[in-house]
Amino acid sequence: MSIVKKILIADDEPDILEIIQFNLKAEGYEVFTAKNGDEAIEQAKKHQPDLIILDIMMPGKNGIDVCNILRLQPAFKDTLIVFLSAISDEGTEIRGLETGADDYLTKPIRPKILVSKVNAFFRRLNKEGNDLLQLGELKIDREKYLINYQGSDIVLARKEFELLALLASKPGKVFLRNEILNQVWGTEVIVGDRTIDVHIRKIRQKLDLDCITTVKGVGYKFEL
Amino acid sequence: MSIVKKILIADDEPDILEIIQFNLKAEGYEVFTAKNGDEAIEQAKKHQPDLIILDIMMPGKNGIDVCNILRLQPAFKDTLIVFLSAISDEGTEIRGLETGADDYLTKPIRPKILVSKVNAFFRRLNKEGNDLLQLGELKIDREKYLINYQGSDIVLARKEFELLALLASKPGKVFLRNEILNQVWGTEVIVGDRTIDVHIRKIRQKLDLDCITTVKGVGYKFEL
DNA sequence: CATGCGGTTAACAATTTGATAATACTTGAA
DNA sequence: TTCAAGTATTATCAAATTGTTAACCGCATG
Repeated sequence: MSIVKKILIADDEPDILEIIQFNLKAEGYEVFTAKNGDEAIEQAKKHQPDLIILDIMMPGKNGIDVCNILRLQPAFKDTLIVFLSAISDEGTEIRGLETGADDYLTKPIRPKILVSKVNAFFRRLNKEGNDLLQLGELKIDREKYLINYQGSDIVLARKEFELLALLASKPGKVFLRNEILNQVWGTEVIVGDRTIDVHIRKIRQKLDLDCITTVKGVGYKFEL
Repeated sequence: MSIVKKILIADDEPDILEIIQFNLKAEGYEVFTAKNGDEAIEQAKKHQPDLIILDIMMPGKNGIDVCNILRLQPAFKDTLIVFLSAISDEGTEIRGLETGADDYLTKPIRPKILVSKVNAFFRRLNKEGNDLLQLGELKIDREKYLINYQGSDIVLARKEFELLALLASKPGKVFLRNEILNQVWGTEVIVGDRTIDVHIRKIRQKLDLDCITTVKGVGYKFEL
């Protein structure tokens, strides 16, 4: 996921589109819009947004249809999808959530609440670990291949960086040596037993921070 | 996280408590209730719920206070917290979300929608893929290879961990020595008679908790 | 072509774990 | 009570696993 979160809004009412777009852009999000279901799918594929806000009532494919279609594709398996509708009909609302949407917002839209909810969504999502990882005083920027600890940059070699980024992507989780090999070295390459250890050691040395724990017989884990 | 999800509801109106409780129990959730903020905190600590629904307007500590207090504790860092209120005041709603709550529900409550939302929460939470066993004050996190009892972590060696995890996976069930050998050591390996005992002993020692019962001539079982 | 860097490996040290043996304890049946 | 079967405890040692260091190779760069 990029640092600037991308949001796609689909609604057939230009006013609504306008209002939401304005408010979300003001918060620093990158916003795309769609006037109907087909356009929504097209835009979603094009931009791979992090959050999709779908009006339920739209000409052609409605929001639920769009959600169903997108959820079938692996690329959108974990994308946040939120419905938006004036309908206060319980049945529809429930059908929406069961479809695999993550939440439901009702019109009339109160912009500040919407923005707060969106922020709350990303706060939760961020815990999962993305491109810019920030863990206490340690920042890991996957895009720039940069580690920053307590304000000063630390240079890691590629493998070292990838290894650290992997471990840090799920703090606390123990990565098995096999997992690490697959993720960092790939399945093709075969390397010796001590390779991982040596890289771990170099990371520990360069970071001068006790953040990688060995779980003997299992693997390694990252913890602040 | 236990298999049966635990939900704590805090509201000062008995009717609301009753309605929500009834609907959630019907869905198979384990539900606890609290009539005010202090009780909510107490219940939360006692039961370690997976989701906490907090009414904002309560006598004494209000919902936001409770949320703030709980979020300070590591044990509730990742617990889902949802606010509930009749207030349609935007300011309050936003303050709630910034506090670290995960969502906001407004009264009047429509039970079916509430249930759907709760289901959606857990669906999302499950994607995060924690294989985490929670039994009272004892947490067994397979992913982190970590045992946590009463808030403090306990480090077990691999075999010890696997043995405990096996026993705890079915509390109350008596595992025959053969079953244990097959599950933890595998069918290939052959080890002596006393090996299991020694590991059991180490677990008992490290946990300092009387949770593994010996069933003479049969095997061992785990119980809270 | 020398130099430096990243990545890997080998060799050995250090550490942890797991299995076993020896011994003591517990419990129930005779 | 006494004995036998089963379990608990402890110390010990071998095996498994990881840590450390230095050396090697290939490649890009000046």
